[in-house]
This record gives sequence, structure tokens and C-alpha cells, in this order.
Amino acid sequence: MVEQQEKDSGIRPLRADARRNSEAILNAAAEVFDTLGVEAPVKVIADKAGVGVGTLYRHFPQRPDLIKAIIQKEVDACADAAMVLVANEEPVDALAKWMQRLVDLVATKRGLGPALHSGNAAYQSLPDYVFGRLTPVLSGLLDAAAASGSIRSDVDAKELLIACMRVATPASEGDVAQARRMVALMIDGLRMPRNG
Amino acid sequence: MVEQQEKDSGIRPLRADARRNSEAILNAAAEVFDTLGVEAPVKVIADKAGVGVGTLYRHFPQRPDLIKAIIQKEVDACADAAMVLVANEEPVDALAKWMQRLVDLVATKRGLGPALHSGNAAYQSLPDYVFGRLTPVLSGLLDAAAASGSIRSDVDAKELLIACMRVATPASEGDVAQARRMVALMIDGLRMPRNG
DNA sequence: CGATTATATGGAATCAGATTCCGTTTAGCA
DNA sequence: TGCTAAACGGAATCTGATTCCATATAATCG
Repeated sequence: MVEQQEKDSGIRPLRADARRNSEAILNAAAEVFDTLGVEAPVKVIADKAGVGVGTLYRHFPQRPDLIKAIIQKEVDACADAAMVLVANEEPVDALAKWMQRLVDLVATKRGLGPALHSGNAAYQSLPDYVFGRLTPVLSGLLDAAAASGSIRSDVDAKELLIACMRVATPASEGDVAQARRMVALMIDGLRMPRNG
Repeated sequence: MVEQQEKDSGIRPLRADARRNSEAILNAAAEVFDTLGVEAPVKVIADKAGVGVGTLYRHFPQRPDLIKAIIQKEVDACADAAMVLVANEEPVDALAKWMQRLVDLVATKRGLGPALHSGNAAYQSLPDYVFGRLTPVLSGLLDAAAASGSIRSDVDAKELLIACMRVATPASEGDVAQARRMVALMIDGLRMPRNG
């Protein structure tokens, strides 16, 4: 009975129909989240995927599991984008551009922001993953820019990350351009020597 | 101690028991929201107030009505605080201090932030009220500081207001001090001459 | 290929919380 | 004190989330 660790990550071979359904659910959920937001009824997703709700729950026992599966790729891509920027831009420009890239991520994946800041304990794995992946990236960008003397060095990466993601979270009020401007404002703040 | 005005358009005087219950519900809700957040079950509030759910709904047909009633006083106080600051501080300091005052408001009234940014159409009256009240205040502070040459003048008041309130919204991650620092960062951004 | 078995499925049943409805109670008033 | 409109409480209803399990099926084996 040593079969605990076969939750995912491919150690266990999924049956073909299960794999197919899992993918259908993922596609349906991505579409529904973009349309109705993360709070969309589970039934809607199941119907669109052509499966029963029981099947949906078998694959994704918690709603955050579903969200996480959908955005993981996007988050990874965003993290990777920093590499390219670092290689081709001045440190402070790399920082500024990456943070705008972050705005795009949050603005595009409409579910991400709300799910991230919901405060619901059940959603914990999501912020854990996202911040765990992105904080080191931002931290590196900040250090590089600080080392080049373009910005001050007294700002905590995770703190800034959270603030930016909150500002970028779409809702009734506000749009992407607005979020961009406000994030740019924070970057300008970084350029300012520490004030008393 | 302004007398309770009629809550909706009617000019009808409330019966004594109704007024009493309305107040009890308000007190209970304020307490429950602070403890469990705005999503707390209606039943909990009704029980704590010692009334039936029907009575609660009679007084506050929509949850936002309840939230609005609770925070209205706080929002007004925050708006009024600007007057004092303007009279006693340099324009840019008045601006900075008022924005920190705003952080306190959002951080303290735990329900405010989430309700404000929920995007739920039923909650529309809340942002309408809050932004309607606070945007002119911030706009005035920004204009004064810009006129004194301390900050740039290309930032939209409502945009900045929304951004600050989002940053200040409490959740699992983050605390008041963190929100303060991030808002201070934005203010530093305002001090920076417009960059290309 | 057919039998066997562990997996996976669908949707009915159950549960939780929101909202409505209506028979009963009560404040206000003559 | 009696009358009436206002207000009350909570049962009934509705909506959507989550669980459960009898049925179906992919994979494996002889």
C-alpha cells in the first residue's frame, strides 16, 4: 500500500480516458474562467467539458488545483522571460519591463489575481506556488538594478511583487493601461533616493 | 451625533423596535465582518443581533447595503481628515499623510477592500459611494501638491486611489506596515519628474 | 480474443448558505 | 382598550458545492 506519492507529476500512468477528460476539463475551465471569472459554478465547467461533476472533482478536488494547473505554464513563462530581459537590457530597464510583463500576466489570466488574494485557506497552494516561483526572479532583478546604482535597495521583493499583482488585478473598475501606469509609478518610486 | 436619517428615499418615520433592531444588526455586522470577513453567513449576523434573518433582510436587502452603512461613517471621517491636514501641513506632506490615513481605513475595516474590488454587480453602490466621496479629496490634495511644485501632475486621482486601496487591502499575505511602505513608494514615484 | 480487475465515470443525493414568503406579533395612536 | 399598519421570525425554497456509489470501461493477462 505504498501509493501515496502518485498524486500527479506523472509517476502513476493515468488511464487514457482519464487523461483525455482531464485535458477537456482544463480547456473548459480556462475558457470559463476568462468569461465568468474564477467564481464560476463548477457545473458550467463540467458541462462545457462534457463530463459529470463527479469526474471534475476526481481530477481537481479543490478549485485552486484547477486554477493552478491552468496558470502554472503562464507563471513559468513569466519567470523565464526575466532571463531574456536580463541578457538584453540595462538592469533597471529589465526590471521595469519585467514588471510590466507581470501586469500582463495578471490582467490576462483573470482568475489569477482574485484567487491569489482571496485569503481563503483552501487556496493556499496557489499563492505558495506563484510567489515561490516569482519572488526569486524579482529579487534578482532588484539586486541587479540596485548594484548598478539605478534604484534604491531597501525594498523587499515579495512585498513589491504582492503590491504589483494587486494593482494589476482586473475588476469592474480599472483596466490594463491603468495598472501599467500605477506600476510604472512604483518603479519611479524605486528610482527615488530613500526619503526620510 | 446627527440623527439617523431615513435609509432610503422614504420620509417615513421608523417604528421604535425597527430602529432598535436596525442598530443591533449594524453593530453585530461590524463585529462579525471584522472577525470573519465580509463573506460571513448572514445567519451569524442575525443571531448575534438577536433577530431573525427575515428582519435582517427587511433592513438590508443586499449585503452591500449593510457594508455601506457600516463604513460610510469611516469613509466620511477619512475624507474630512484631509481638511485638517491641508490646514496644517505642506501640500506634499498633507498628501502623503492622507494616503497613509487611507491605508489605515482599508486595513482596519477589513470588509471594505474585498467588497470594493469584488467586481460583483450587486455591490456596485459601494464603490460608487466610496470613490465618489474620496476621489475629489485626493484630487484636491494632488492639485495642491503639484501647484507647489513638489510632485508631478500627470497622475489621475481615481486611478491612484484605486491602486492604493488595492495595495492596502488586507489578506493572508501582507500587513499594514507592508501596505504603508508600498504606498510610500508610490508617493516617491510622484516626486520623481516624469520619466520617458 | 475474452475474462478479470482496478480505474474512472455520471449524476443522484446531500449539504450549506442565501433569499423569499407569510402567519403572527407589536408599536403607535385615537 | 382596541385597531391597524409596520415589523417580526423562521420555515420553505432556491442555488450551487461536494460526496457517494452503482455502472461502465481501459488495461492486463491467459
